[in-house]
This record gives sequence, C-alpha cells and structure tokens, in this order.
Amino acid sequence: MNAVTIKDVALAAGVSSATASRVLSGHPATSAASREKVAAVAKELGFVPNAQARSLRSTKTDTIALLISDVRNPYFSDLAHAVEQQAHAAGMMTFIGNANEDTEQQDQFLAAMLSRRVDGLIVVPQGLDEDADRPSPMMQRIIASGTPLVFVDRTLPEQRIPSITASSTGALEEAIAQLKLLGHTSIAFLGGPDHASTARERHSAFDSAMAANGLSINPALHFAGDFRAASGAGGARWLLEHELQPTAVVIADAPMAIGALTVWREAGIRIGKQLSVISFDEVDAMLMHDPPISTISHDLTSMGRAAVTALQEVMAGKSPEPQEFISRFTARESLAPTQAATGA
Amino acid sequence: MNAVTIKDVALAAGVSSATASRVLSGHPATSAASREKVAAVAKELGFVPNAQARSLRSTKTDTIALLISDVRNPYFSDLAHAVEQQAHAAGMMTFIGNANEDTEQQDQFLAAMLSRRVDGLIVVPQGLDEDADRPSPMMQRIIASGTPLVFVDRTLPEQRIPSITASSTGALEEAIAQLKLLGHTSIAFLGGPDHASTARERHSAFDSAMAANGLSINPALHFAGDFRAASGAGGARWLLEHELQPTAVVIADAPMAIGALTVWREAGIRIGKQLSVISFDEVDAMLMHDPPISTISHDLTSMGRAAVTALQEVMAGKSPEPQEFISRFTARESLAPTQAATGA
DNA sequence: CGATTCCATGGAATCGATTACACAGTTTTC
DNA sequence: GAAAACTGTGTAATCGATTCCATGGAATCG
Repeated sequence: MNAVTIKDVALAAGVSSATASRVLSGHPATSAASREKVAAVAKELGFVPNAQARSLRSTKTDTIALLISDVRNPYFSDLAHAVEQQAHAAGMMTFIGNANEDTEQQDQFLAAMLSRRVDGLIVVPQGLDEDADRPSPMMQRIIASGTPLVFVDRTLPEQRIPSITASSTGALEEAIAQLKLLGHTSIAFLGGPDHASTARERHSAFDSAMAANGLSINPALHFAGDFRAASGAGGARWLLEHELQPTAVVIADAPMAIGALTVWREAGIRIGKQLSVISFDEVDAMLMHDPPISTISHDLTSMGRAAVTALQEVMAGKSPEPQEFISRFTARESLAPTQAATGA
Repeated sequence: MNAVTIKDVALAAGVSSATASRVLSGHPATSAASREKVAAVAKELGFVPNAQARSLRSTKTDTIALLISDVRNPYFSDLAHAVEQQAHAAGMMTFIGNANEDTEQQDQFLAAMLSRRVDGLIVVPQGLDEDADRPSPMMQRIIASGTPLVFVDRTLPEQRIPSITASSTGALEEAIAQLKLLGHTSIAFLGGPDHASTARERHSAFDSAMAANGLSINPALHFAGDFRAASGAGGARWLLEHELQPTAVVIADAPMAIGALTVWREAGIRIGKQLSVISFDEVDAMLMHDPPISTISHDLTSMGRAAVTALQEVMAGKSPEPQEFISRFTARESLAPTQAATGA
C-alpha cells in the first residue's frame, strides 16, 4: 500500500517533519538546501500527501461541490463542465453531485459534502414540494453552518443567498412577437415543476410576453410538467387532444421537448407546418431535429464561471450581488405561418 | 460555524466520546440507554461527523471515484448516472471526474483521488499518445498503490486490471450485412483516436465485419478522428471530397456523428438517400435527426452496474474476470438502397 | 560592540474521529 | 462456588498532516 508519509520523507531528507511540511506546502521560511533535498526525496519516494490529515488540521480542502439536478441533462452537464474548468483554474477540485430532481437525493449529497467540509457549495436548489420557496432541512443546515453557498440557475427567493440566474423575459417577448407575426394567437406552454424557480420564471415570463404582445393568456393552454422527458410526452399527448388546438407551443426545457417531439413524430405531426415549436435549452437534439427547433438558450459557460467567481467572493467574506444573465432567442425552421395566414 | 464535535455530543449525553462514537457508528457493544441518549443529543445538536477525521483513523472513506473522458458526452453521463445509482445503493459516494479526453487532466484527477484515499476507482482509461497501451505515470502509481481499480468501457490491454467492456463485432457484422444487402460496397469508417481502446476495437470490428461479409477493406476509406465533434465535421468534409465517393459510412461515436451530420446538412446531403449512415451511441440527437440514424449501442446502465459490482469484488480481495457486453445494432431510416440498386 | 531583529528549524500540540486496551460488574460453565 | 466468558464503558493512543512556540545562530542597527 501507499504507506509513505511525510515522516518517511523527513527522515530520508534528514530534516524534521515540520520542515518537510513547510517545503512541500511552499512556506517561505525554508532554506534552499532543505527545499531541494525534501523535494527530491518526496518525488523519489512517490509521496502523496494525505488530504484528510491535511485538511483536518488546516480546515480547508481546496474543494467545492456542485449540485445539479440531473447529470444526464446536457444543459446541466454544460454547466458542470464550466464550473469545473473555472474551479480548476483557481486551484480547486469540484465534486459533482446529482439530485435527480429529487429533494431526498439532494439532501444526501449535501450531507456528504458538509461532512467532508468542502470549502464552498454551488447549488441548483430544489424547493420542497409542499412549499417551493422553503429550503429543505439539509439546506437550512448548510446555511446555518456558514458554509459559503451560491445558487445557480435556480434560487430560493426568501433566502439571502447570492445567485446566478437567467432572465428569459426579453427572449420570450421576441419569440412571441415572432409567433404573432406568423399569425399565431393560440399558444400553449408546457411548463416545469413549481418547486423549481426557473419553471416559475419561465412561466411568468411567458405570460408577460403574451401580454406585452397583446395576446390573451389562457390558463387552459398551460400544462404543468416536471422538466423530464416523460412529462413532455404527456404534454404533447394532452395537446393533441386539446379542444382549442393551439397552433404553437413553447416548451420549458430540453428533456420535455425531446419527449414531446418524439410523440409528435409518432403521431405524424409536421413540426413547423402544423405546429410551431419553441423550446428552452439549445442542445444537440434540437439542432438535429427536422426541422431544427427554435430555442431560447442560456450561456451556461458564463453562468458557470460567474458562479465560481461569486463563490470565491463569498469565501473571501464578501456578499456579491445576485447576477442575472439574459437569455437569447434563436428562430429556426420550427416556426412557420399558421394555415390561416398561409391561406390568406 | 459548525463547531459541534463528537466530544460535545458525548459531554451533553453524559458519556465518553468512545461510547458516543460506538453508538453513532452502530457498534453492537452499547447499552440501550446510551444508544437513545446519544442519538437524541446528536440529532438535537445537529452533529455532522467530520469525514476527514473519521477516515483518517479508519482508513476508509466509503467513497469511490469515477473518471470519465467527457462529461458532456451523453454516453458517459449515462454511465456516470448508472455507476452513481449503484454505488449509492451500496452505501458509497461517487466522485465524478472529467478527463476531457486529456491525459494530463486525467492524471490530476487521479492524483486528487489518491490523495483523498478513495476506497476504489472506476476509470475509463486513456493511454499515452506515444504509446497507447502504456498507462500514464499517475495510473502506474495508482496501480502500484494497490488502490482497487476497475476499467470500464476502455482498457489498457497490458495491465491485469479487471475491466467491463463492450464488443461491437456482432453488431457491426449485422450492420455491414444490412448495408451489403442494400447494395453498398464502398463503406467509409470515421474512427476514434488510437489511444482509446474502444476506438481500436471498433475499427478492427469494422474491418472484420467487412471481411466477414466478403467486402474489401480499403484503408483509404478510414478517417482517424478523436471522438470529438470537430473531428467528425472534419471527417464529413474529407468524405465529401473523397475520390471514391463511398455510399455509406460508419461513425465511431456520437459527438463525431453530430459534427458530421451538421456538415452534411449544410452541404445539402440527404442522409439515407445519398448517404447511408450508422453511428455508435444511441443518444437523443440520433433519434431526433431526420431521418433517424441507425445506431450501434451499448447498455451503459448494465455496464455501470457491472463496474461497481466488479469494484466491490476487488475491494473484497477477489479478482473478477473481465466482462464483455454485446453491443446492439438498430436499423433506422438512415439506411437506404444505393442509387445503383434503386435504379436496377 | 551589545542589543535587536530575522531565519530556519525541531519539538510537540493539534485537528476530530476510531479503536486497542484495561477494568469493573454480570452472567455462564463445569 | 470458583473460573471463565461476556458486557458496557472510559482512558488514551492513533491516523498524518499543519502550525504554535521556543531556540540558536546569523544579520542588522544605533
């Protein structure tokens, strides 16, 4: 096994373990002689410092944790990648945890991270099902423990926690304006779960975009999904049988869009002809689709970077302002004039 | 801060820290009285054991690490998800690391995990560029350290390390047979980088499938990519200008396929009409494509589970046999008869 | 030149848990 | 009924690093 400790290194280098430690952690008060000797010996013996012992004493781990709600959602894996790269550049490791859109798994991961004494946490938070704005018990303990914490993508509004979010209001206004221009007035919305702040933000941005374009908001055209593919499929079926037969639809995230598009394909619905589709999240599948799906996208790379930067500020004792990124609307061939408009 | 230690708990419960520890870690030699008292006090104080101190003494962390080569590749995020769920069921945490198809990042993650003394490692290994079969320096140290190690998806053939891989020979034979039936004889292969064993396996399986179907293997129709989208795009352009104008192509992974399909779409190539396409990895984008792409897919969920099981055996001192899963070929509309066959 | 500051170093305490060992009291065994 | 085995507990050692403190020697200062 790897039984080589700092004492072995110190012994072989003819110094005390204190000096060895100082050399290995770059403490200035060391002589050139011992610096060289210790470094050489450590390399030769293949010394790997025990991170547990180190951080037990020093109370820092150079590690942050990132909790996302679904690893298999490309949206979040992009975020994870950005956070990891940025943290890496700052000399910190990132532990990536997966909440699976489930409060219990979220809490287990948070407990594990608290127990491992990570230096900070970046969390895509999940509210409780009963009370979306209240943090889960473990989240409350995290907050109480004083561990630096930053929310990203989603927030819990009642908490005074720095957050990095995206605003889709502008993008949705553009999107709805475009639909209106094409003759659409009956527009459905396949939304996400209320316990996610992004779901609420997207829904209310949709409503205000409708209003801003002088279109009426019809609650009967709102479907409550859960951000997962199956609920998107359910939403698509619901829409197929809907008495109002809307001519356009906005979908709140990529997995739901994929579920819905699969159903529509099987039902022989021609996207862009019979139904205009706009989805959140610009992922490969949206671009590969025929026709390509119009999207409202966030700059996950920037958001990930900003989250790490904000977390570093929190760790330094500051409290950075909440930061809001602006989403972008990209029109693609999934939009077309309504039959009525074409026929006119 | 969270300054509540086991001593605080012991004091408040009126027992020694030894007894408190025994209660909290489920040691049998405890009285019902102290069990209740300690448990109650621990809960009330919100005691979170310090994982560093615990594993420093006990030399176990109940944590495994999973190193994948690209978090943003859905293929690997499926694998990560499966490993995580299985490890979770076995009471272990999983640290997910991203090598980014880069030997240096791989080594940094491995060093961090070694230093954190994880109980075991599941690795999608990356060989050296110069010598694909040789493990990187850090990998050698992992092996030398005796840390339980299992390879998944890829292997390093010279090492006696348990591995979970997939064999695509059968699936490719089926695939090529189907292509032949449709009249294709000139079939290109967009392959992966030689330092990945999967790339070599897929390439040689392709060659033998060609041979098994009595088709000649033409090295001029083999393109060497790197498993990333840009190289797939490069491969697609290379193919467009190729003097032999092959009528079908097999692509070695999903990101490359996405890169290639994007180029072909821009070039106005009609997939399934002018060019038949088969890709490895059944990801959403392949199914959303018009027409849907025929795929050769692996059962990542089973492979992930098998990897955790194998790792547990290694941790128990056994040395499980290498396990090979069989890939599956699914024909879709991206395959069509050649013009010649149609014209005849 | 004596006093002060600075440097590099070693000894020992420390972080917070687990666990070997000792011990007292109880139960079982022959 | 004495010896052996078992139970629950506390004391103290331990894991492997970092870091406080003391120390001796060199450099600096007035």
